[in-house]
Amino acid sequence: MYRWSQLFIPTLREAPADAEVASHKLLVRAGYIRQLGAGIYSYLFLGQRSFNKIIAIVRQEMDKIGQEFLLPALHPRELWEASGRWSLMGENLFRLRDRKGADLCLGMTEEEVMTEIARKELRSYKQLPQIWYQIAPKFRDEPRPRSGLLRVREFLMKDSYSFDLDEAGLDVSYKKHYDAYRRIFDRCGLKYVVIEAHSGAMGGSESHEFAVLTPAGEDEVVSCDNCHYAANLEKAASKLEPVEDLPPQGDGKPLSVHTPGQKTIEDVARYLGVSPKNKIKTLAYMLDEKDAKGGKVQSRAIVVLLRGDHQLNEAKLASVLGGGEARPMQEEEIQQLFSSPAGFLGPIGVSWAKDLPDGQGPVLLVDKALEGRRNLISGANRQDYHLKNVTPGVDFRPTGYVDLRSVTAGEACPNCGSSLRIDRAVEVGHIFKLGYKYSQSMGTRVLDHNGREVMPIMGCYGIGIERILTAAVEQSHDEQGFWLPLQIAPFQILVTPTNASDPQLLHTAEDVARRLDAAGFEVLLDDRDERPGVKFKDADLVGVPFRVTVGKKVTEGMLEVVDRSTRATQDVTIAAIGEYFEALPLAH
RNA sequence: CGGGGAGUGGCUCAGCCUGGUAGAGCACCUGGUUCGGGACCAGGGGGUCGGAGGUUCAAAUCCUCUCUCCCCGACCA
Repeated sequence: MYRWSQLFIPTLREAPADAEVASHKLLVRAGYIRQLGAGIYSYLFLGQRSFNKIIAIVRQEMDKIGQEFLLPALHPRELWEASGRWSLMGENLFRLRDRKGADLCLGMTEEEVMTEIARKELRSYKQLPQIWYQIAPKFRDEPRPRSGLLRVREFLMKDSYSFDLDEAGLDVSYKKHYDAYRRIFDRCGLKYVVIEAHSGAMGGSESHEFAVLTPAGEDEVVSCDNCHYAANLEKAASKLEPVEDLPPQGDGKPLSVHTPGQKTIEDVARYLGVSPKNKIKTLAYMLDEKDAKGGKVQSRAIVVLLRGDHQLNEAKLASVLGGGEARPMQEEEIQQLFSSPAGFLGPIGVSWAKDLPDGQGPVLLVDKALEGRRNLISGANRQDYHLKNVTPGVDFRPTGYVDLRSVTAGEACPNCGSSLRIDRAVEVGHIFKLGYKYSQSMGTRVLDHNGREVMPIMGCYGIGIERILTAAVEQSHDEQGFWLPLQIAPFQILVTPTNASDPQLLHTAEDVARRLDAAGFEVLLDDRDERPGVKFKDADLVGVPFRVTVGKKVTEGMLEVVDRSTRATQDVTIAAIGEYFEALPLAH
């Protein structure tokens, strides 16, 4: 049992001026956290208690499938050079130098360190599979930390790594994590969805994200109410309504038309009296390839064709390009490739990679929505002109047809055809099948049954500890405060004598708190000599799911139990208070 | 990195345009009254006005530079 009067719980009547999202305002007001700098937070008593609850759940479930390590946050440069991420991670990686002039970085994830251990220590298939995990700080120099604890520069992550002999083994490790994650988020009382995800810079094949739907989130989740389809917007697909192609004009060969002053897709479509769906949108990007030191080696032109009314999803593009970062072309680069002003670009009259002997020319990626379409209208690479009768595969040869467009709300579900919805969400966990990326780059090998050297196949898996708390606050708050699920609340029951200077009330409250404590509940006794209004306001604020009010009704032998989530109040006799809480289902 | 906003007791903010002895509410300390939804009375403590430089008899206020924080975007497991 803890006595509030002896604790440091600095609640605030007003939210700090620079807080924007609810969880940020409320966690500061409730005395859980304080900000030290942009994306850097201190966790005070209540915050740390809640984190400890979350960590205990994560640890319990992870211990069922893996082994806990604790790895350093400070990593030598050489390790990251070996994996190639010293340059790949760019400015997001915190770098520092020691007194001898050696370069170090602060770990943003720990593939390198884990793989280094595996490389040095694993020798035989008999040692596989392994699942190693840790719960430790991670550092990322985010371009823009924001939204309180949602995007920060130092945070706690449960990260784990699996090493298996083959893909079937990886499937098992992956499934173990999938199931453990479900248990963890269930036990944390989160309402979440599991979605198909884009594997991003981690590379690899399969990936799932665990996301809590809330407007405060930064991810966009596409889901179907009818079936179970759910995917990150960066990955999501949809079924498109068939589009009627235009009839060929003249001899059916590409035909130049004058379109003076018509620059946007909509303008041209209106001017020619067609739908934007019959137009080709041409986007030009540059992929800068870098050497190990991060220096630019060469630039590769990437041209993307989309249906006129579609939007490019840059994450999908990055995925197709193997994690490379493509940037929009500059005016001079466009001139060089197309000999045309931007706004009239098109695929015809440019030499594409397939046409070149060395294959090193510009790459032409065509969205799948254009596959099989005929007689489209594209830019003519000439000021104020467009081309009619443009048919992909006939009039130009794409490097490849790939999925590059963003799904929009209302499009048809790829599984069942129902209307898709898009919601914002916070990513609380993510699991990846990594494949051989690190085993390969860092040279991890074991001997298989036949005595042959093979690379172990890896998976990596992360949970953001802060995000669990933040998401829990986002999903359960009002203007007055928030209420956490019992399992992750810093205290489960707050006992509030309305007047601590009334000896009878205080003694009754102490007795009640002691008995609840003895019954195994975590109890906070608000023994402060404050007016009842102050205590009630604080009680509503600090995230404790239940309050027991010890007040006037004590003379009748009664207490009041308030459920913070519903504000429902129930009178319970002093004698029966222990049984009352014991009868409550723990999963709240 | 581009655009916008803000830095004044612990918190929220006024004062700045038009230079002239730093303010309010809350919080804090002492005493008293009060006690079921952020009480009241009386007394009190606490601020180099983010920092540096400049203009001026005089700068929170005007000028220059700079740092920090927030928001939108770019970016980003």
